[in-house]
Amino acid sequence: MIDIALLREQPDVVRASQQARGERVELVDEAITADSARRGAVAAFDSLRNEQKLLGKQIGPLQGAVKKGDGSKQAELDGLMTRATQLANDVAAAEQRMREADEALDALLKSFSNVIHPDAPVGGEDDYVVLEHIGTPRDFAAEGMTVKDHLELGTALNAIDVERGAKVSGSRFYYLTGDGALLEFALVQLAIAQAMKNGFMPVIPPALVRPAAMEGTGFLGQAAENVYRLDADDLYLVGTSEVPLAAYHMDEILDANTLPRRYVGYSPCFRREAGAAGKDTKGIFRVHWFDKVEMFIFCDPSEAEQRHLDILKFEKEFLDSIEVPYRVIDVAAGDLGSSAIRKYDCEAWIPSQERYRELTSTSNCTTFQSRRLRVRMKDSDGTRPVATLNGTLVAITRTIIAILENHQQADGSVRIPEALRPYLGGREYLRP
RNA sequence: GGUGAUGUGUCCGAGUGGCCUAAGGAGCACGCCUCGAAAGCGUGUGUGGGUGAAAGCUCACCGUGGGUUCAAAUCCCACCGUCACCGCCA
Repeated sequence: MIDIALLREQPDVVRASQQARGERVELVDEAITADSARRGAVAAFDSLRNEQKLLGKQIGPLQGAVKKGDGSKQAELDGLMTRATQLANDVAAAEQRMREADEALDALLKSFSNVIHPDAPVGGEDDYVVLEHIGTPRDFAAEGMTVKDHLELGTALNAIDVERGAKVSGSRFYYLTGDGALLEFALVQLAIAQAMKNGFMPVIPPALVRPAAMEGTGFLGQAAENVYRLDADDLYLVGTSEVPLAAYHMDEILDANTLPRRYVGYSPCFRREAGAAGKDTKGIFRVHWFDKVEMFIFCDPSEAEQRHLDILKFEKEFLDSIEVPYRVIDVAAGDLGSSAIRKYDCEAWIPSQERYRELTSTSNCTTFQSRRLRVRMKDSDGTRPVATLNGTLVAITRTIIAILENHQQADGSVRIPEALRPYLGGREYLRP
């Protein structure tokens, strides 16, 4: 949810943001009109309600006097009661109008995406800016090798089984077996160890959440079609642990001295992948379920940009430690999620596809989520919403793809990056 | 799944129709006292909204949502959460 004060005071900033995202600019004026209508309705209700309360205070004692047998007050009481009955109707009507105005404004405010960062690249999905390249893709031809894709490698290693995944659960499901399963444990342990070193508290959050948590994080808007919902229980399967981590402090007021709060969550992620039919159908690149280690920070809004860069740094450190070539991109305004004002993706080189693909993503959501979830901070200046930031540390399936493909050897084995070896019994290679 | 209890402010806790503008206590902050501290005394201490230059005035909020009433923390209904016991169970 955006800040109503920004809308009143700097509507042009919001208009520009809507424009950059390719969303409706007229929404700004509609919201300003609704805001003004709401304020009028509130003032009308307040004044009537005040009158009603004052009248009620006269009726009490008067009725007491009449009950004790003072008949002389009866006429006065009847007069007040007549007025009170009329007033009760007026109050109810005014309250109804106030509620409608409130809901109208709320619906408008919730339809705004966050106001983009002025430095975010303009344009759509293809208009990202490449910030840097790290590492160099291997020249397999020069090594005299034919590149195998992750599915071929993983199947040969008995690490990935998509056939049985499809048999048991359908398309876009898989089993990780043997070294594949061990690889997940190794990646998670490495990720958690690095995160703890960087001040994050490990959290294993619930992967099923109530509507308030899903809505509060902004996933029931443009991303709603990708969310699994359990109708019988009115619960949602989370698409990322960002959801339960953000909602962890829902309806709380945090002491400013305890900020920033850094959490690193490990949870399954469920995605319907609606609208992705036919895309990335091979292997485990795009699946309905995978596990992920996610960083999440609550902080003072004034330092959100710095914390965002911190998260990007931690993501790069992890990618460095698994020794795959990657690039960092600054995602364009039109391709940002509704909660984010700016987003950086780290994309690893995937040899079988001969291109860079997203492995991690970090977003600065400023106060957008915290307004909806009512997560606030308190210091000597008062109480106000905190900023929230999130970023992937390791999305298991895509990371396994990057490792298998980039570290494959001519004999079908896969070299294990040094940082992972302590978690894989000290081995240097995964062998068929 | 069954039965029962319970939900009030930062916390404990009183309140079963009208000065509730939520008692009392604890905690916290500030002040007095003190060489300093403790004790004691005094003052203050929630969230959100409207209005206002400000001081202030005002509305809402007692788990959530409805209802009854001139008037609801209080009465009625539904739902949610928590706790206990029983049953089942990884």
